[in-house]
Amino acid sequence: MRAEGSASASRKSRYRTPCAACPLRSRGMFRDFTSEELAFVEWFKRGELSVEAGAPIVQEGTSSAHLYTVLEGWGFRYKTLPDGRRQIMNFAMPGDLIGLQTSVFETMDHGIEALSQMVLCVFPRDQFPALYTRQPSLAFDVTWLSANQERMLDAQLLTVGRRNALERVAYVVWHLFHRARDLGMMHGNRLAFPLTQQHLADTLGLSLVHTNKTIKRLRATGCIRWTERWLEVTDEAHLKSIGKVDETPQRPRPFI
Amino acid sequence: MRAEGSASASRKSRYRTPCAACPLRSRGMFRDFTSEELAFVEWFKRGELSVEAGAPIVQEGTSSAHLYTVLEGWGFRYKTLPDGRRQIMNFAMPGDLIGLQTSVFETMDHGIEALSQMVLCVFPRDQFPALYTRQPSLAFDVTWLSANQERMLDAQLLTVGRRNALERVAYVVWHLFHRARDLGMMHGNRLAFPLTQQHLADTLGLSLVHTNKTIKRLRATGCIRWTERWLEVTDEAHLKSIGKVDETPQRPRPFI
DNA sequence: CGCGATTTTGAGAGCCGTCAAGATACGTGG
DNA sequence: CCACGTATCTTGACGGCTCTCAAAATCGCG
Repeated sequence: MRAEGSASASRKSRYRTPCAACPLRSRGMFRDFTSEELAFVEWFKRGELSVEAGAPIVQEGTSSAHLYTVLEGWGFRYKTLPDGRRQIMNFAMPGDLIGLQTSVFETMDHGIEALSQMVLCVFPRDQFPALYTRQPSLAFDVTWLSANQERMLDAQLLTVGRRNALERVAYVVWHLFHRARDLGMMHGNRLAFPLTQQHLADTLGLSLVHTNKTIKRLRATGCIRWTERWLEVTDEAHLKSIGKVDETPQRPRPFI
Repeated sequence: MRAEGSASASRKSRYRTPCAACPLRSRGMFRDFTSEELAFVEWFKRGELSVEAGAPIVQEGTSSAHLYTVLEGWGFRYKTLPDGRRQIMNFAMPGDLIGLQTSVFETMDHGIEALSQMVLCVFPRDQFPALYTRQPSLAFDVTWLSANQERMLDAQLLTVGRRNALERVAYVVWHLFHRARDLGMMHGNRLAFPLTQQHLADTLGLSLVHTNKTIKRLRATGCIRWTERWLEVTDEAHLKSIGKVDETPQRPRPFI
């Protein structure tokens, strides 16, 4: 167990957005707050943090005094084996909670790193229990988010455990595309896509080389275009069928 | 989406244990309740359910009117691909919550099946929100349990994504042994172990045949004995080193 | 323009999957 | 108590998916 995992050179605080004007709220897929909830979150929020791409947000085995909500950008959650093998569990995107583990247990057993430049809302971990005593509806939202994480992890585990390489790539590309689109992150038909092939390989439980060759195969089917950090899905139905995607309907999600 | 997934022939209700005398409470690893918490849980609990080995508890894509806590026995949580490939996500053991997803979303996207005979405490899903408004400390416990699930899923994903066959078998055997021992389920040095090799294969993302051959290799190292549904770990340190186990310290856990 | 990060390609090895069949254990009915 | 069917476990052979090693091409950046 290492000590506190915060304070990295690449972090700066910045102008603080009032929660009432939270940019996430305009995105349609998030639920509305009552004024009481809004006031609580405003009180709970300690500021904002801007993190550079590649910077660690929390490190494996450490604890953090803070809990975050992603306002902008992409991050990823991962674990490593002693010899360096890395597995990426999931990606953190706008609206996602970061650091729940540290609010519930002592330490985080996974690391989180910024994949692109990110902006985070900062909440103090030691006030987290107040959320349960003072705003039950928000506490329920935390459970919602947590159960949603579990759902994504289940899907990811099925992917890594039972899909072959081509299915895995197709599934994860679709998954990320789908989440990003729902969050309104598209630029026309294209998506700014910050993953390298190494990230994808570590997500899929494949080697870098085989991932590269499999992407080539997927490109050859003509259902995606992915060049220079931009992703375009040109045949979504085909992509879904290759990835054996089983879509469950979504409802408006909460966030804090 | 199929309809309600309850009511199987193999279920019977039975004598109802008062929560104050809950057998889990004596097991040391669970936290104590205040009398208020106890009274709430007593009110929340609708009865008990006994389920035969092999019986489905909830099915993929259905919703359930109930939420359960495992009192006795083993179950497993799984997902399947359209062509029948199955991935087991995790095992449900005493103290674990079953069906949280259905209390938060509409449907469960995974199935749960009894691995041995099980006894479950039954709670009504529609009263679940009351837990948040009336007993914040129990709501926090739900978050604890949920975050704990996520922690186990992370570990499982690392296993399936980045460990080789021998490491996978060693890891999962240790994981289950460890949980069972903490729950006081040992009979001397031996553990009643209800998994078949097919279950293990579906947990590890391996084929049945290769799982069998890998178990043989693990047995040859002399650190486990596993015959006729009984498991014995004869060299735990060795098992952990083979499985590259990274143990995180545990604290008293909550349950409902 | 030069260097590091990333992507791409080829070759060969090996881990793991599939197919097939036999052995063992277990429950059921005669 | 024995016969028999089913579930589970075991073993062998073979193919292929994926890994490792190696090196070249391309991109991004100072």
